[in-house]
Amino acid sequence: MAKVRIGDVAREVGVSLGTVSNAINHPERVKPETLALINDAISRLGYVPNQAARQLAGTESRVFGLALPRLDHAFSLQIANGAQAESHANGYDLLIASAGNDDLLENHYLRYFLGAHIAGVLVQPMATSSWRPALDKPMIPTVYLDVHHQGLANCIAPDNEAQGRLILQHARACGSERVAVIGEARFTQLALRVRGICDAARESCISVELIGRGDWNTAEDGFQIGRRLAERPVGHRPDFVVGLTDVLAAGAIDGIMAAGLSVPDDMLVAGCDGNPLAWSGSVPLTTIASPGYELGRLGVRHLLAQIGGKELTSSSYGHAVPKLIERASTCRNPGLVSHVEVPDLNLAEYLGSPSIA
Amino acid sequence: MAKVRIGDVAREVGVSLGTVSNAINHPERVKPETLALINDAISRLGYVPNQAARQLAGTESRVFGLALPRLDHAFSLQIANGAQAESHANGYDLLIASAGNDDLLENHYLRYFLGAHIAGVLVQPMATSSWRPALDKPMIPTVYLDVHHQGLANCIAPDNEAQGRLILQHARACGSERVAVIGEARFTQLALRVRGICDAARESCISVELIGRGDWNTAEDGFQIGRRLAERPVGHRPDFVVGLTDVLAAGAIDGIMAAGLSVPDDMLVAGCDGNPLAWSGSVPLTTIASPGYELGRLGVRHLLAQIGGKELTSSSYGHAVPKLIERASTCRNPGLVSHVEVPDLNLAEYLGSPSIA
DNA sequence: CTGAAAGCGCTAACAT
DNA sequence: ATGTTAGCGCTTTCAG
Repeated sequence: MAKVRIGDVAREVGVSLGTVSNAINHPERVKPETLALINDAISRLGYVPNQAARQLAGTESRVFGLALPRLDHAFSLQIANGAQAESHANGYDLLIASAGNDDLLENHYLRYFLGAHIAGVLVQPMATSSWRPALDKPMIPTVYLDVHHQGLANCIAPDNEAQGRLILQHARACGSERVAVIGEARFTQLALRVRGICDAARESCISVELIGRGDWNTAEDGFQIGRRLAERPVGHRPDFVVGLTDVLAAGAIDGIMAAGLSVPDDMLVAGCDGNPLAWSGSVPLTTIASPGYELGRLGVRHLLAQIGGKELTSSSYGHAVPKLIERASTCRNPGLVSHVEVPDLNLAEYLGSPSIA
Repeated sequence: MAKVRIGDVAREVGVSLGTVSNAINHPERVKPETLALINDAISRLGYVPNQAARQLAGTESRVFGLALPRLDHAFSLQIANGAQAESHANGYDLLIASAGNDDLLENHYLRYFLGAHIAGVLVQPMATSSWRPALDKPMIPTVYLDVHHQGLANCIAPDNEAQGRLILQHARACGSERVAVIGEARFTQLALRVRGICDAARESCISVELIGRGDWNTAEDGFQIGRRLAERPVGHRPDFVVGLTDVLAAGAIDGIMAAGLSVPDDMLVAGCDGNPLAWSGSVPLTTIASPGYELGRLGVRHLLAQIGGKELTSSSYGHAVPKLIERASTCRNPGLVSHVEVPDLNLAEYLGSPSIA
């Protein structure tokens, strides 16, 4: 079946090609009854406008691109959902590309978006120690998400230091005195969490010990560290373990249990990046939820502002702050732990409404 | 900064426009040193080919589109990751659109993909009772995911009946005798799970009771049902509750606990759609993981086959079968429950390798 | 191996 | 209100 073009529709109705184009793009310029005829023919023939052609011809597109490192972390999903919602609310579409943790691929998609006549790009870059903008001089509106960068105005990120501070304050509230922080803080995000933890620890006179292992902060790394910690003699053992990621924390719980100790009875464990996809262990994990949904929305708002020529002040992140999710891994009274709703990974809802009254 | 076009590159190097085009699309046709000059100029000028133009000019695109109902279910993420991996392995890109649970939006994206000169489309349609293909005669290769449909060859779905059977077999292995299945089985997927459960129950002489509530199978629905069940006198109470979704099951656990009973001591509870994003409750949930990652890969293989003119036999889904994930909500000996890895939401890895040796 | 020229399907001027 | 036409930037013949 040959593709139906705008000319076919025109011929079918008996009007000219330009009129059909108008019917599609400026319906008010076309006499209602002609319009009806045209719309009828369009659906009868199954005509679908060729996007490439209409873009080439000059229509500015109403599509944003979002490049994500990978679809296996709730934070990225929150970003995607938030960006989708805000885009849609402003009449834009959102196309998402997942780089499958491959930085070459990330670059590939970025270039694709660039060439695809897209209205703007959101990027959550791969976590690396030395991140730089892909394009020194972006040719289209671009916003980098989850990137901490002093100079650049188009980088927005959640408050990782606050995440660290919160988790340590929780440790203190639990009566802990010796905290072990596990994971390699190779990336800025993690280093900031460590800083937040250390700052808060200093204020509370809690001792902090940093333990890294491996290059990738896997559950296996967490497991090994957890086991080693659990095998220490009682006096030398931390009473609270913070995983720099939930994956590490989940691994640590297993390691501790493999060594014969119990969580939370012998040691408390918490993560700090609010990733339900890592909550597959046998003990529900306490963690800090970061406001990814709001970050995605904000990113789109930045894009919109750049398009409109305005420069959004970075401060408009508003009240979207990380929040503690207290669960059994740091709670010796499980009855108190209530269910956490994750309806659409919108942090506001998922922590705001217990939904179970 | 004006956009750099292919002509600018040509002028810079001192060759003709066509040569630059060849350098990009058929490098072997261009003298190596000219090629080097051209590539140099391209990066110096920051030239990015205009995708719309190249598509218009006839290059068939190497991009697949994936339309997902929403990014809040692990199944959809698995599909996306699998589809991305398989696409990339075959030299294709994958663009993902999330419909935000809005069927108008789903249609909108589908039409966009159709017009975007895309090589093929994967769709996981919104769950509805009466689903029909969006296009009676798809104009581009199209595969529907998670759709059970007799006639259509381009619909592939996981074995929902098997999921039901597996969970009931597990109930039996736990020594349960009275099973309550909770949730409204409005959609084919859920109805098939119910059928699998009932079939298996008949064989094992286990009694099954179906309890629906509400339109959306929310955690709140699960909660209310769970509480009512827990409030029944002991003899009339089921000993095993199956949520048709993990969300329902998680809600049910809270409801049961709100009524003062314990999971798993007083009642066992399981979900059956393997959704880590619903595992936010206070008791780790037993469930059935469906092979979404493999489904995504298979979908892309179908697309590839349609493009190549072959018709893939529907049977090639192979060994990708649902698997039981046994966790604390059906296990009275929590020490035995081992950690479940979800490295990249690839079911094969995530259930195959305990990773924690 | 390189250059010139004809569209791809559509939109937006402009003309009627 | 509707018809006509000139490109949008690129790829691909087809000549040199």
